[in-house]
Amino acid sequence: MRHAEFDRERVLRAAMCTFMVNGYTKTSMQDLTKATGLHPGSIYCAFDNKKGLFIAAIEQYQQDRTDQFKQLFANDHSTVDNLSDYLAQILQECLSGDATKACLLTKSLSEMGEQDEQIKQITCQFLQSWHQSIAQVFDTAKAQQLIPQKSDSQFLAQYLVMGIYGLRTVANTQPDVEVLQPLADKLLADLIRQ
Amino acid sequence: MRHAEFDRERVLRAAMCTFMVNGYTKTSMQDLTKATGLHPGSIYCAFDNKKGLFIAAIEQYQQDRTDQFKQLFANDHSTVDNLSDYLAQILQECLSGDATKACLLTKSLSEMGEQDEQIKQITCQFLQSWHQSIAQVFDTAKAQQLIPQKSDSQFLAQYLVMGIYGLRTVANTQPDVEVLQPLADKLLADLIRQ
DNA sequence: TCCTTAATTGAATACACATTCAAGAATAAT
DNA sequence: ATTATTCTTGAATGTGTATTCAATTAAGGA
Repeated sequence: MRHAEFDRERVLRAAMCTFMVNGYTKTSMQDLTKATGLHPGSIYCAFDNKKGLFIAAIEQYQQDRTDQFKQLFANDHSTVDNLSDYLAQILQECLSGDATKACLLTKSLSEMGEQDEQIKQITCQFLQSWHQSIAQVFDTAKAQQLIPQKSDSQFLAQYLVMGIYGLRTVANTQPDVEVLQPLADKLLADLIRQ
Repeated sequence: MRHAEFDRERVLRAAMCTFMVNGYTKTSMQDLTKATGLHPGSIYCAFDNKKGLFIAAIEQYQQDRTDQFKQLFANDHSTVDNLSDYLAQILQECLSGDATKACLLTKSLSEMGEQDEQIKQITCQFLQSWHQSIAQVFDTAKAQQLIPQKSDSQFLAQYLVMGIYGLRTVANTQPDVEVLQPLADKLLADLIRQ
């Protein structure tokens, strides 16, 4: 017996970044061997093929984002403050200039959703689960009486998701905090308004 | 002398649709010859290369959208009603299932903005000009006293643009009028609120 | 220590792709 | 009709691609 020599998470994060910057189609196996340090054969041995590595990278991305999200809301602050911090963090990503400024899930869905049913299902499922996590946050806000009891958490979560998608897209053309911050502020205000 | 035999607009719209469905990278010259009915040599004669055809298609897209926009607002209805109709039209596109459900500009910017400076500039410029057209609509709404005089048209336009980006992205995962209509309604309500 | 099993290596393979080009066809001016 | 000009045709070209595979290397059990 012999174990794999590489660190799976490190390899997946390297692949993840490459896919986020170039997109799936424009990322060549050569790009991936350079980014991961693995030889073609090793990639095919561990992940079957380019698409297998892509899916594994997407799953790692989802895992990382879920952990990050949970950590941000794992405190006893006001839920509204946490939401504000969450938006601030997203804005920072949009403005950072590095790979995280794009969301791998929406980018992949936009690129491949039309042609690849499997990618479409995986990304949609992960985006739905993100939506549900946000809905839970609004449920908490209701329990804290920060928003009206008659509020529809599912709807508010959907609206926030829409706003975040929009913010990220605006950031593509206007990566400017002076533009994005007021948008984020109004978005949050419109969400918690009576 | 001899004139080109093909109808330029028809060719550009065919190419446009192909690019919208597949994206630039995944559209092969073979796809384009099939969609346009032109042979490779004719395409290279008329548009230099694949990217030249792509840029021409983007320009045609922008022209078509601008015409459509102007037509929708060229009446003496309440500006708010026109905005409502505009959002309804966008929703219809999102739900139509055909190529128009994606915006060629944002899709291209997301796919190629990172690698191709020229595409980035063209798409950004066209998206900015769209933003300005919407800002003019809010100026009209101010003149009609439908929104407060102190409103910032630029900001409201940016917020609507953000919302439309978001709506289109939500439609990728939830192409459902029951989901999208309430989002569009709240978006409009939040825009014209005192 | 030897042997089985599995991972690693990187050159070789087969294929798809954008692009070219020389020959042919159509047009308009002379 | 002739000629010059330009467009059209589609097979050929060369490059970049994902993938394979036989040889090699390492690890753990007997």
